[in-house]
Amino acid sequence: MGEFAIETRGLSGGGRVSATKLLVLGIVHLSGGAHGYQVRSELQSWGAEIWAKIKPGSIYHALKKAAADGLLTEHAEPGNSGPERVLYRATARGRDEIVELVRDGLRRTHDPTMLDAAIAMLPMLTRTDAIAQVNERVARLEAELVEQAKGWENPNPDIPEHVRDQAELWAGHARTELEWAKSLSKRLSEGAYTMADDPGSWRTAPGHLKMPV
Amino acid sequence: MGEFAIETRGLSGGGRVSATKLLVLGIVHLSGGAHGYQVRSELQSWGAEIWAKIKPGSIYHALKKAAADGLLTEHAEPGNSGPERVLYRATARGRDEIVELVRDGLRRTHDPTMLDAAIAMLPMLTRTDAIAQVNERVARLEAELVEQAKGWENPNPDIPEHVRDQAELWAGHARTELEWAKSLSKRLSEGAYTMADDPGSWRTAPGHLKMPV
DNA sequence: GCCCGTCTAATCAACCTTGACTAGACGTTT
DNA sequence: AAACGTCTAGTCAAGGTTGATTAGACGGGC
Repeated sequence: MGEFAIETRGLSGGGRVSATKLLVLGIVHLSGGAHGYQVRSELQSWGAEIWAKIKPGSIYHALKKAAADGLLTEHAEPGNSGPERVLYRATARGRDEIVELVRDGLRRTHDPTMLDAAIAMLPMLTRTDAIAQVNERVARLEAELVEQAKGWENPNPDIPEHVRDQAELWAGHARTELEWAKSLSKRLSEGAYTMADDPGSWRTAPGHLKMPV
Repeated sequence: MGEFAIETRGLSGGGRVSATKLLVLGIVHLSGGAHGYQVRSELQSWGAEIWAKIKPGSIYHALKKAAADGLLTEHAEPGNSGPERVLYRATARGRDEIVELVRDGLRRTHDPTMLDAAIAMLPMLTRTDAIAQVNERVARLEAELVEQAKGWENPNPDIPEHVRDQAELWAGHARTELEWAKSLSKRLSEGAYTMADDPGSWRTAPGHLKMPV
């Protein structure tokens, strides 16, 4: 009998997507290995503590969890100068996981934090893959706008008037995102950014972000 | 070498704001007393489980927490037909808390879920108060757009190109929200919705949403 | 030399969220 | 009449998030 009868979902680690996880894994990988404080500093310099609302405690937790899940390895370092610290490095499974998380974040609507995180890690994907995921997002947004317009015709009378009016705001956000996603797709097609399959990417030059230790 | 200096900033305000708390308190109050399943059903009919991503477990937790904090009272009811249930009723402090949460949610930017929840509970405020809060939001959004435009002139070179491009998306969202907030302010000024100081509001006719028990 | 603030680095308990599970009542299909 | 699904109503343990706190090193003023 198969001991693991339960079907594992697309993303390992139980399934629940998390922008924290993606950003932390991504920074560790792009830095070619990092300890907690380094991840924290880098995220802050990107402004991620503002737009992704990540707090230091969550970063350390995410690192430990990812290490327990086999996505990172832990290397304890004695504190020659300053406190002790732990160096984390991405495993092969960890790199695969990042790619899956970015693909998911680009497609998934109604999750702005995850989208922001995915954009931050965009160069983890090949150019054609990134374009495909962004186009999928465009398609989903268009479908949702059509759906929402249909609901506008015969509204649910159980919902109070002011709650129904929220729909206007959501539709506005969806249209904004739609245009932005289209322009991102176009920029990618025109060769913007250094993607995973371009010369000078993390694949050919890992550790290009490596920070002073 | 303060190259990666981190500012530890303590956000003012005692308890962390929560859309769940606002919606649960609000539904209990508007229903003139309700048990958990009733709150859950009402939120679902408003589509709140989709746009606020609230799950049943969180509702029961929020009810218990609010009762422990003195914002709701608990009345155990024997299960004459069906399982036992607990009836919750808003206290005076609970009502004050809802009003404060709505005011906060209307002003606070960068928290779409809280805004949605605040809009759902908009009639808890008086008309002039609601207009003031929405106008404050307009002012904040305008200030943030100016700030963001300034940052666009001389960008931080530490941030990768694609991360800087996120700013375009967030600016788009801010402009969408700005126009929407202005139109909401205008609608309120023109007398739309039944607000707390209007005849027929929860103040003069509590329990107008009361559901069959 | 000593004190003070800041930087580096991380831990911890309290709190919130969530998927999974329990259990009775009621209708209806076999 | 037994089996089955569904609705009502809620509990619980596992896991993620956060503010508070700890602790050594380092530079600058007194």
